[in-house]
This record gives sequence, C-alpha cells and structure tokens, in this order.
Amino acid sequence: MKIVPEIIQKLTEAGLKITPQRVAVMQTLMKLKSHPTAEELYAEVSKTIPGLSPTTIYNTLDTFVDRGLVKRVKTDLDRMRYDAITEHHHHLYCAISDRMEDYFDPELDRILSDYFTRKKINGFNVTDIRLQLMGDFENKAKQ
Amino acid sequence: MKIVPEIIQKLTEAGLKITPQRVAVMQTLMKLKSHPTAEELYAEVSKTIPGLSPTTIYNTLDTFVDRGLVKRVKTDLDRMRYDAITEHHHHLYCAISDRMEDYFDPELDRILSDYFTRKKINGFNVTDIRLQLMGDFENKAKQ
DNA sequence: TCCCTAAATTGTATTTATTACAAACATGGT
DNA sequence: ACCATGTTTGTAATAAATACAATTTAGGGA
Ligand SMILES: [Mn+2]
Ligand SMILES: [Mn+2]
Ligand SMILES: [Zn+2]
Ligand SMILES: [Zn+2]
Repeated sequence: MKIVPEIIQKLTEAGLKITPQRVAVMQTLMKLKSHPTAEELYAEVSKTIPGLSPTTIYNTLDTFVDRGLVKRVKTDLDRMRYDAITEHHHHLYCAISDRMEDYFDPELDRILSDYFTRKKINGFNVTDIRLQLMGDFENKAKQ
Repeated sequence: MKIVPEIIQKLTEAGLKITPQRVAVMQTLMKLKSHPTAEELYAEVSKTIPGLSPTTIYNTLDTFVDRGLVKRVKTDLDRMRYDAITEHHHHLYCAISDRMEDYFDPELDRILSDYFTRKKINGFNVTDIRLQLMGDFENKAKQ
C-alpha cells in the first residue's frame, strides 16, 4: 500500500515535475472514491498543504486530465467531477443524492462489445461505450 | 405535421399557460435535433420573438424539465443541453466535435434489461440505463 | 367581451464554477 | 550550487446560471 512512490512514478512517466501539491491531489483523488469536485478536493488537500490555492487544484486537475492520469465525469448537477480510475468502467448514479459509484462488469462489456461488433451504426464509429446506471442506493453508508 | 397545436396540447396538459415564448422554445427544441444549449436556443428563438430575454429561456427550460416535457443532457463540456425527446433513448457523442445524436435501439434495450434483471447489483436498484456511445461521426453534414 | 388575478416575462444584479494572467517560487537537470 | 523552465499563487476576469422585483400577459369567471 505504498502509494506515494506509485504516484511519483505516474507523474514522472507523464513528464511532470514532482510537487507536493500534485502528489497530494493525486493521493486524495485515489483515496476518495466519491468522484469529488474541485472544491471537495481543495477542502481535503488543504489539510495536507495549508497554503494551497484553489487555482492549483484546477491547474493540477487539468494537467492530469491532459496527460490521461485522471478522467472527468459529469452528473446531473453543474459541477465537474474527477475520477482517478482511468480504466474502462461504468457508473452507478442516484440523481436524488448526487451519489456516484464505480461499476466494473467485464461480462457486460463483453456483451456490449459483441453487440456493437455485429450491429453497425450508420455513419458513426463507436470507440467507447459508457453506461450510466440510474437508480437508488440502498444506502449502506455514504462510502 | 401541424406541430403548434401539438405543443399547445402538451403545455395545457402540463397545466402551463400558452405563451408565444413557450411555444417558440418548444417548437425550436423539437426542430433542432442537436440537443442545443440555452444560448443556442436563445439565438434561434430570438428570430421569432425579438424582445426575448435570456432569462426566459432559462425559466422556460426549467419549467419544461420540471413538468417532464424536456430532458437535460450533459456532454463533456460545461454547458447544459436540452432534449425534446422524453422517451427512453441513448446518445451517440463525439467529444472532439461535441456533436450529439439520438440513438434508439429496442433490441439493445431488451438485452440490457434482461441482463440487469438477472444480474443484481449489490446495494443498488437500477431504474434506468443510459448509454453514451463515444466515437466519431463520418460526417454526413452537421445535421 | 371585459376584468381581475395569478402566472409569466423582462432587465438587472448576483452567484458560482472556472479560467486568465503575471509575479513569485520550486524542481530537476547541468 | 545554479539556472532555466515549469509550477504555484493571488487577483482579476469570464461565463453560465440564478435571484429578484417590477412590468406585462394569459385566460377563467363575471
Ligand atoms: Mn461554468
Ligand atoms: Mn456553471
Ligand atoms: Zn469512476
Ligand atoms: Zn436525445
């Protein structure tokens, strides 16, 4: 569970300088599974980096997205959210609580992949299939 | 193809007063298949209603969404988009051009519905399945 | 058809998330 | 250790959306 060296490696591979801010942002994003907003990340990362500027959060996240280290996700509300998981996956989402959780399902992916290999869509070339499963969490604690 | 009486009926059924602004917004939204933003709607509807206020666009769309006459859709960019089609359907989306088109596929819906009837997700009750098919349009004119 | 009232529209002022910018600072290669 | 370049910070600016109060309009009842 040594996460910091892992992060340092990621940053290095992406050609980015290692800064306390970047390490802390990535670490926090990997820890929080809630797909946090920039604001939520700012609150959390500030605990570690006292002088932190909100701008740095935005800059850092933009840079991470650019380099493919992080993905943006949207919900029905008007704020961008961020996801440290870059591998293909889907989301469970409850519009009422605005809660979002990851959903991995290789069997489903296989079915969808097969389906769209067979079924061609006229004038459109599918490169990725994202599912948003809307519904309610039988709330077993908010994460 | 008499669309206005149809719109008037929709508005009446929703318990809303018939105003030129509302009729024009709905008409424009039904005509444009592009899932326009409030701003794009404002530009288009202004042609018909000269004194139109942007606020009216926002108010009207909010009201329509409240009453279920219209749905909000999101893309990867930071603007809300609107959809006059309220029946269940999916979207084809190209992140590069930010172009979005509707995708109806009952066969696919059947497959997904069957799959999630069998496969229970622990702690989550699925009520709707939305697919966003990412990819590129072999652009046959931007609609 | 006219009145009246509730509902809708408008213009303006705010809010809120995000972005732009330039100065200060820190990283990492030499 | 030094320097150049990339990064962070604080502040100012944007842009979408919302709040609000004054004005206007729709449409049901007289
Ligand atoms: Mn915004
Ligand atoms: Mn916004
Ligand atoms: Zn995720
Ligand atoms: Zn649609």
